[in-house]
Amino acid sequence: MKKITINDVAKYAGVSKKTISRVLNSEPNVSQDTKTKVHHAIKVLGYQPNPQARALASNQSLLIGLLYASQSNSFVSKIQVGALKRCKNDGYNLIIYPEDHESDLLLENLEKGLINTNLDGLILTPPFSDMKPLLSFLETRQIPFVRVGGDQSLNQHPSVYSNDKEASYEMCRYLISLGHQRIAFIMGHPDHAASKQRLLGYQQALDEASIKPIDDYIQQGFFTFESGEHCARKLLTLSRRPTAIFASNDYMATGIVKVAAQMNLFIPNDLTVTGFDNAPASRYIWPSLTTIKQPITEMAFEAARILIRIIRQKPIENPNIIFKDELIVRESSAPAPKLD
Amino acid sequence: MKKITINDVAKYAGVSKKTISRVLNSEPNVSQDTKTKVHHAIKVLGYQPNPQARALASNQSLLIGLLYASQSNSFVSKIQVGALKRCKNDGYNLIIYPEDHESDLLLENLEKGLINTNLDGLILTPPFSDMKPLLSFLETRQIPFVRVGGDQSLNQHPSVYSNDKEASYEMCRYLISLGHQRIAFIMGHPDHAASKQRLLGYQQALDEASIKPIDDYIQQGFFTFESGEHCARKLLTLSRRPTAIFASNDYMATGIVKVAAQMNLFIPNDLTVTGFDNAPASRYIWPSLTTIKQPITEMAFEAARILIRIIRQKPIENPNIIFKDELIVRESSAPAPKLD
DNA sequence: TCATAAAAAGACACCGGTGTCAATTTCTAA
DNA sequence: TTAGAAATTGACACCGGTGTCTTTTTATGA
Repeated sequence: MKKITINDVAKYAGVSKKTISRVLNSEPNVSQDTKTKVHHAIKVLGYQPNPQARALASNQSLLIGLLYASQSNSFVSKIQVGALKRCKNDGYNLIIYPEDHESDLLLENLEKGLINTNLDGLILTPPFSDMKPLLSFLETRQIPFVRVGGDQSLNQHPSVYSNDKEASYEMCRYLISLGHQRIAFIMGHPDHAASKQRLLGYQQALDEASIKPIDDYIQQGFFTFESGEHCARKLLTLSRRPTAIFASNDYMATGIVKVAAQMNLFIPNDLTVTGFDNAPASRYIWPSLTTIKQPITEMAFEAARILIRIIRQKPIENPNIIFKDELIVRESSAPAPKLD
Repeated sequence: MKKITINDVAKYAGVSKKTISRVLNSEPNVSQDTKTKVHHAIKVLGYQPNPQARALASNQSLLIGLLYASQSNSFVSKIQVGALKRCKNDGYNLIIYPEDHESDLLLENLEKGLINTNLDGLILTPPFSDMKPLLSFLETRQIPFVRVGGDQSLNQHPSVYSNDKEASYEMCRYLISLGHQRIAFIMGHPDHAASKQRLLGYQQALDEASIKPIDDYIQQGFFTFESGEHCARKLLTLSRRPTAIFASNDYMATGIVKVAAQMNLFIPNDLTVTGFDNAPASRYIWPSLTTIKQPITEMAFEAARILIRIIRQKPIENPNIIFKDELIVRESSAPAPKLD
């Protein structure tokens, strides 16, 4: 299965390669007749011009740089900094593909983008890390890739994880150690594999502490602020109100904080609220959130390292690396209030 | 001033180009003697291998893709989505350069990165948009670039702005319309040109409303949460306490919200707080922040459009486009309380 | 109908490196 | 001293396109 080149197209269409080039670049002086022939040949053979050859011949890279301050602390920025640090070291550059993960055209877009860039490899972040159709697409295309985060059961592919379940477990242990018994949990978006892991950690901790699970204490959220608000309203109007709510991410936790304030519940004295992810907002809101910090930059760095080894066909010692999350205690958690 | 190629180096060193290639890729079977000669020649001539030629010959792009969910609403993500939307359309790809803007090695890093990528152009975001040494570096290197945001007095270079001064002015008009007379202002980081513009808008609005400026009401912040806290403490302990505080960005505004809560001041009834930037946190905190939204994605899109025209040497109609910011009123602002 | 111009298509070198294989030089051992 | 092996170096094709110039075909007008 060799790559189709301009020569193949020329041969198929029965014209010179320069004519193909003319059609490709919509230069003048090509008859409608030949244009049609060429387009047909391109379609039949599935020809995609090689961007590197083009760059060399035309003295244009077709690359535009985007310079921005690395100090930003958003997820996107962190993962880029980490991955790039390693790539630079090995002479690689990072091309970005922000894509709508809910779009039906995803695979199609990607196909266009990846192929006409001649990528050496790809780093996947959630929720792309868990999209099986995408993974098999990359496999058949033989594009090397590494997953960051996501579903650990997909570990037949090289992946870098942080241990969501364990971190969630630890958070709950911490809450229990503060004396909480009525601990509610807000689940994350079902598309993200992490959601399930975080739930499992919660359940295990409660189970080990012999706290009977209560169905009403587990609510389905979607990682958004609004879903956090919604679940919080449900939880805080229960007759047997929880004394602590652990949300699967910080955005939802901030939603709880808002609802609590509206209900005149004082955090952390009346209610403990904790989140996950150490989002920027978790530091900025008041009270600041107790949360879990994932080593995002480090994970991306490691992912890039593995990917480069795969590209170079060097052996990789351990294709599934698990990083440890960290519990960050801030103002939103306190010992459980005495219940009547 | 032609580009130095491998042939030049070969000629200078008096060996074949294949030998240069051997040294470059540290292949075996090169005598120490020739190695030295070649390294010397490379140094003298300032030779940098052409990545596109290399890619074509070795069938490797040296490019790694990073796939991530475009839904993220951080600044970094927004600007990337906007720029890329345009670039894709014209067959360009986006390579990212997250750099530490406070590093002394910035220019050096950039030189390495940009040259060995053969970039066609560069998009600058704040605070890089305002770094004169960087701008002149790019000019002498003849790398086309477009500035996004930043100092409008640097408009001899193609730039895309949003009107910080006007937006700031509008925010203050809004506060005045709510009956506020004691309006304090927290300045942004002095490295960012926007900081000055935002201050000017504040001053103009107060001036037009014949509100006497008070020195103590203007504090120097640094765009960080902590600096917001610090300034808020100063402002809220003044004997003649302001009834509204306008912070130059949302992070500082969230700092104010925290301090206010600690001082048992109820927002917005006792104190109006407003920010700037429409950062994610501005929606998530309680009360949510009245702020200014900049059309970041649109600006980046336009910047890419201009850049591509420059690269293609097409005329650009207007090399300095100004976008309009938008006032977003949320929960943190209310009519001024009656003063005794 | 034919000279001439305009349009269309092709030939071929070239972009700047790498891969293959042959040629040359150096080293080793008889 | 010299054959033979090993190390070093070079010649040249090639990667897959584009640019320049030439040739061929088609259209135009006298």
